[in-house]
Amino acid sequence: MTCVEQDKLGQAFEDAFEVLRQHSTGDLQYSPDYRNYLALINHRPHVKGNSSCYGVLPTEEPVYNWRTVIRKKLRLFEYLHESLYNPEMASCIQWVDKTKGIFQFVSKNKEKLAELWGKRKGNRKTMTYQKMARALRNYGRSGEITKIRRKLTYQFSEAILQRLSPSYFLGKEIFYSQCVQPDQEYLSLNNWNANYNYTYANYHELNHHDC
DNA sequence: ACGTGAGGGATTAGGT
DNA sequence: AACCTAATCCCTCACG
Repeated sequence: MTCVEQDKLGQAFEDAFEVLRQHSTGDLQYSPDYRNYLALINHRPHVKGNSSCYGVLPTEEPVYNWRTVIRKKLRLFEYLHESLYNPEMASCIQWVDKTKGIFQFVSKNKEKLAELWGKRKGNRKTMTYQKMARALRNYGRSGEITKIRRKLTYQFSEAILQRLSPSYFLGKEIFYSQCVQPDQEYLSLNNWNANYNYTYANYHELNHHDC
C-alpha cells in the first residue's frame, strides 16, 4: 500500500467521522488514527482472501462514505472471531489452533456467548446456543466455517481467516512490526468495534434528516 | 433412560 | 421487489 493510498483511506475515514460528529449530540469519543482505519480496511467485504493481495489495493476503489462505514452489518463469524481475541470472552470461546482457525465453545458458558451475540444484534428474543449453532451449520454450505468432529469445535475457512486478519492488507515487514505489536493491534480492533457500536447507537438516537 | 451435541428442513424476520 | 443472512421452530439421530 502506498502512502498516497493510505492517505486516501485515512481521509475517507476522517470524512466519515466528521459527518458523524456533525450529526451527533456532541459527545462522540472517537479518535481516528492509523490503527482505526486499518481496522476499517479489514472489514472490506468485497476482497477475497488471496495471499497475492498482500499490501495491494484492489483495482476497483470502493466507495466508503459514512453510511457504508457506519452501517455495515456485523456477521456471526466476525463476532466469533472478534470474541476469540477478547480476553473477557475466554470463558466462552477459545482457540484450539489459532493458525488453522480452529476454535471451540466452552460448554459451560456457550449460552452466555450466544446471548451476547443476540443482544449485539438487537434480537427480540434471546439467542441460544442451539439457534446460533444452526446459523453456524449454514456456514458449512458456503464453507465460511466448518464443523470439526470434536465436540463444540469449528474451523474458519482459510479465506475468512485471512480476511479477518489485521495483517492482511499490510506489508508485514514494512508496516506491521513498526506500527503496532500483533496483540495490541487486535485490541485496537476491539476498541474500534466498541467505538463502532457506540457511534452506531448514537446515530440512531438522532433525527433522521437526510445525509 | 437421559442429557447433550449435532444435523437439517421449513418458515419468518430484518436489512440491503 | 428480490435477495441475503440469519433467527426461529422443530424434529430426528448419535453418543456416553
